[in-house]
Amino acid sequence: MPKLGMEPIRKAALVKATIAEIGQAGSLDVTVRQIAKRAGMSAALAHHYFGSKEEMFLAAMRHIMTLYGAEVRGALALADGPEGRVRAVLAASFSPANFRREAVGAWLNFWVLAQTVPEAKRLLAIYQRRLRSNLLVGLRPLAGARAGEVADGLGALIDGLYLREVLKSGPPDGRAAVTVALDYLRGQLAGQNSDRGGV
Amino acid sequence: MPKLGMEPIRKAALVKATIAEIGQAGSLDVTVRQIAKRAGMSAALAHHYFGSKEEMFLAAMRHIMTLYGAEVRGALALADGPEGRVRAVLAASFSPANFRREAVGAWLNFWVLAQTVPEAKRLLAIYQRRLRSNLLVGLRPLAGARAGEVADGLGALIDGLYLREVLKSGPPDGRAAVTVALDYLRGQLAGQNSDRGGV
DNA sequence: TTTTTTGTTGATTGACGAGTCAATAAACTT
DNA sequence: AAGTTTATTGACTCGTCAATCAACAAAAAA
Repeated sequence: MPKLGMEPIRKAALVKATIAEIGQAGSLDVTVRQIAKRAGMSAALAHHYFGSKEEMFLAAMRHIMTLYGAEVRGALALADGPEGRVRAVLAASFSPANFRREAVGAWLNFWVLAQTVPEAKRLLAIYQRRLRSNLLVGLRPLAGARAGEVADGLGALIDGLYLREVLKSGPPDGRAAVTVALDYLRGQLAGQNSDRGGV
Repeated sequence: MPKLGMEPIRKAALVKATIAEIGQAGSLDVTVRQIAKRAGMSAALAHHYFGSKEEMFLAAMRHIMTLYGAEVRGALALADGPEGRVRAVLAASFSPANFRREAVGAWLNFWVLAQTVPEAKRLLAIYQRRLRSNLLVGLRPLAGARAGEVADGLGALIDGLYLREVLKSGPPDGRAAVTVALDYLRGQLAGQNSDRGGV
């Protein structure tokens, strides 16, 4: 009963299943069988479309980054002023869509993957660069010469908050994470310029 | 040529080899064979002493945490005043002994392990609690009621800086990491009390 | 000196996984 | 209608790995 044009559908299903499976297992030790089963097909078909498990992982990684990137861009488009831009990036980073157990677990494992697979490392580096530059747009008017350092610190803090989410129990609390990040920001801006207000 | 009293020696060698192997491989996908070989013995002997691979991993985790804990205590003993205590914790966290590729890689993978193995999760939770309480001792006189929040933020930042080290190339720069953390601290303390000086 | 305990390993077991292949079938092309 | 491309899977290959076992050796205890 081969309907044509299955490729994109199956690939999308596999990518989604890969993320879910990694997130649930909490490790990269998931079999192609498991992934394929969750996506409703045979392991052979998964290999047919992706060629290898590694390709599946990389596709999943690209997908998760694409989602994140889209959310950031969306939030950024609506943002008002420098402070609003920084807030937008934070809001997107800790939005329910991205800051959920499954996705966070997947991120952590992609970090591990990056240690071994150059392409994974490349993708993660892209994410870091993008995050940095997105932050910088808002930060430069606020922090001037120190914008770079603040962006680096904020980036590390965001990653750290993700990391810690992994160990927590109970539902993720993006609100709290944003608060911590904003506190950092407020602190970094205090005494820099005449700004004493909200950030 | 069985010399007696081999057990502690072999166990120590295995623990060290486990950390090195995980750090080098950048993942938990290391075989007992590899570990045993690096420790200079057969895989069968490794099983004889540890019973299972998982036990080896856990022992390695305990070891790395013990080393870190010892370094923190040592630095804390010499520390002067609240600010000195916080600095001591940071100095230990990013000391060359702990903040090196191999150890950082191992940490990251233990985080992954914690997603699956309850005992690993327990150990990591202990680390977090200890870090928090060590920070709090110094922080309370400095930040008062906000000490808890600052400790949490600083803890996340430290973890984040570790995480980012994983992706960097070139030798680790503990000095830079400490600077970022101290910047955070300075920011959090500014405007809190009349302190305008060094921290 | 027999027995027991400790150290040590090569060989084996049992299981599982990634990736390939051959075969089947439905669509689309010519 | 014949040929080609796409979809799909069960069975198979080939490899690996954790864990166990049987056996040997040497020290300590009896």
